[in-house]
Amino acid sequence: MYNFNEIEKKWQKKWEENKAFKAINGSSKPKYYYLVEFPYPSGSGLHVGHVRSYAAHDAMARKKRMQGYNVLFPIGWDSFGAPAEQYAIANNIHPKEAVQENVKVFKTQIKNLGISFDWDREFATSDPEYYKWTQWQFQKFFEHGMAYKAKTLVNWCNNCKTVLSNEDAAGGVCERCHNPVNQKEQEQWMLRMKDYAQDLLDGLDDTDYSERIKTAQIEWIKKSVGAEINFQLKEIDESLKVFTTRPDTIYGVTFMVISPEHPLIEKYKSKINNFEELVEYKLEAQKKTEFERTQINKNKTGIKINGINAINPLSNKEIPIFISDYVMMNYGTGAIMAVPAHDERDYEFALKFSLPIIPVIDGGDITKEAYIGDGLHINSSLIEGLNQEDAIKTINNYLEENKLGIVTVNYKLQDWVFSRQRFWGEPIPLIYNEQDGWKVDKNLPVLLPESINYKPTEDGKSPLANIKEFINTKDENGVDSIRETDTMPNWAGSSWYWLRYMDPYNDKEFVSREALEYWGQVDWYNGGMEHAARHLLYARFWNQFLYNIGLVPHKEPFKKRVAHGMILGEGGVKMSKSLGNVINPDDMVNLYGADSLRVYELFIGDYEKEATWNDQGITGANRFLNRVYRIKEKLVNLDEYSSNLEQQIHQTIKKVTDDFDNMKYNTAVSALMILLNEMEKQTTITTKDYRTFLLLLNPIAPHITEELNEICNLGEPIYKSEWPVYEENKMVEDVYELVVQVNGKVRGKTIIKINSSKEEMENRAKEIDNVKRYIDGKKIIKIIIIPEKMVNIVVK
RNA sequence: GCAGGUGUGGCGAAAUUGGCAGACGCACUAGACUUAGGAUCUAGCGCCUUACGGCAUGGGGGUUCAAGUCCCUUCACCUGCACCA
Repeated sequence: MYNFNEIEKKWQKKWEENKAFKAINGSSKPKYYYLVEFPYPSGSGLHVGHVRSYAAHDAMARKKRMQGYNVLFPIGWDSFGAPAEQYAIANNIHPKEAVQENVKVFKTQIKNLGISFDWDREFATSDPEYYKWTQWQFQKFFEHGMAYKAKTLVNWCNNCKTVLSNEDAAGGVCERCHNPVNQKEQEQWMLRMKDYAQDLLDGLDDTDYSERIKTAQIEWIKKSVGAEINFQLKEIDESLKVFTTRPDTIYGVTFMVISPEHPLIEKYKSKINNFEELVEYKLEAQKKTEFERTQINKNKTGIKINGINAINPLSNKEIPIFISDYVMMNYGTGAIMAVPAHDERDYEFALKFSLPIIPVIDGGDITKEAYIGDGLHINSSLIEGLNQEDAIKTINNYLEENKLGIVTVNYKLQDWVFSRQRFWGEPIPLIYNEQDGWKVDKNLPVLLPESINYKPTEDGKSPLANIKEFINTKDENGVDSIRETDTMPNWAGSSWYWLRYMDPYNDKEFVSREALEYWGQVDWYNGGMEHAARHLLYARFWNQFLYNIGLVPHKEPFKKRVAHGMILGEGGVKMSKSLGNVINPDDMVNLYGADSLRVYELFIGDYEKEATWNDQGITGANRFLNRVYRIKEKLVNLDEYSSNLEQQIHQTIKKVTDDFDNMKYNTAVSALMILLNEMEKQTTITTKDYRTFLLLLNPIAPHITEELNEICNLGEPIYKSEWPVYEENKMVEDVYELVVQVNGKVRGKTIIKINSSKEEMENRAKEIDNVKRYIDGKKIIKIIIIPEKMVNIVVK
């Protein structure tokens, strides 16, 4: 077995000393920017899943460099946020030290894999030199009116003692600790992401993201086209605004439902006879977790508001108003017109409270269920007899002409809750005084205090709120002011990091214009599916904002985005400490070498699909590399391809080149195995055969290939060499195997010259003994001839 | 429920887009070399059949000279979203 340990260390050192993978700003070569998601330096170290995506991009990056590109392939650390903080709390050290410790481990692990990152551009989001610019960009949001403080109902994790964004509380559980999330009213800094909903949808057309990623984004933004309709309140000079996608069902409205938090209740407290009851219901609803509110949705609850009624603007009928937790304050207007005959939820509610159900669309049986299909309208004077499409148009026109409502769109996407009550994040760089209100602190960075109690507090405030030296400050005019004590979410640092890689040590600007112009967009971004709806949305939003205020030259940050499939533990389940099925990449590197691990993880299957780890699989990869090593015994010094191999070598160059560009690493490896099998059948192989083989294998197994190239004196180090090219005319043989079928079944094969005429093909086919057996004495109905492929004789 | 995806040997998977199903690898079987082998090499390896041959890409149907690939239908699983008005 070859000594991979020694070889790998040797080449890693050599690449580093020679800065073999340094990207050059402003180089005249064509540029290419590969990005992999930078890791959270958590305490558990690198995962074999990281290895898969790093190795995949590394293979493309190495190939691209050999093809003459100036490749930017950077790495850094997403070091703010919960993972580092929790590790710090568990080990009773400062998060800053925890980050340093963990980065050291990650860095060693990644270096041991021989990934061709440009280490000269490394940074961590918790470096003050970096977060200074994160804070600076936040101030741009603030200065452009895109950041505001508001008291809203937010997701609250009682375990982490912090607010969570909708994205972090997906499914009603906390992203970090998986405990159920409650609702809580709190003052928060928000970013106006909802304003960008349409741009975020439209921008997808200018990107090449895989379908499932686009779908995830579209689902999250979730646009609905409909109308806002005003329902006049009876004997009150105010109307209740609802959003609906089905204005055509308005004649079927028999009641209205508003969210328990709807401001109307407080506003008309004096007119409501059962105000206390409503408040009680609201408090009960808030105590429920999101999980309880959504999962146990069969059983509708609610309370009628006594004292306020609404008037249907079309039928002028008086209708009751209810509060219920099935209507959310943060979607639409927080109020709905209920049409029980044609909406499942309203139907259930109507049954529970014995409310009338009036069908307005023909079809279905409303004694059994709400009918949600299309049909002609009934009981609907203005739109009687119309189908859905026409009815919506007619009603919308009527509403707009009579100023009863407007046609509008609504998005599920909300503004981004940007405050966290945690220590380990970028301090929000704003100060407050009576005179000016909130304003930016011009003195950046606003540093986190060095030594404090950073554990979360019980009162829902950031730990920073306890530090007088931090809170009390003066503004630029010397006026006493106080600091904001909330910090940013850990998505902040990752919302612009790809820009900083272009110009990582700039202390004058967040990134220079020249660097932005030179590197442009990220050409290809790889990451996990878990970030398809969150990180990717935040990052695109952030970039679009920077674009709109003229700070970056491209509206969309990433041209192409692909998501890797997860690597599962044996048995096809997620790797986890509790199951004890975690594979540590270090162990694999020690046992089989980095090259074997890389070959195995890329050979395991489709890059975008999940794959199950198999211990025996990696031994196969290792066996392959050992054979590559051993075959050098057959070398003869000759600078041309062996005649027996030439054609196949050209085919393999094409196959491997194409496959790398399409992320089909498994078939690329397979093609190289096939070529190796062929080389092993020869008594000798030439130095040119071997060098080409090593060049092709290098992007996947960089160490062993460099070593063999050197010890066999085949030429320049591979990292300085050019990618091999194939010649089209040398890929084809002058003969091929003709397949002969009778009635669609293969009955014989024969070797025949290429460019044989159809007559020759047919004649040769009929000469085959086994074919004769099937056609003799039968009537030939038809003969199908596919040139260079096959003959099919149809007989009866 | 909605959206996206996937179903091919004992296992991971290929299949130039309608043209030899199972490349390549793992596991397995037999043999060789060995004091030894979790090393290496040779051969075999979808299922049924002694064989000729037949049957096979989740199931059923269709189009076609020809279907894993196209159409209809049905089942199963995975992922995301989900009281979104």
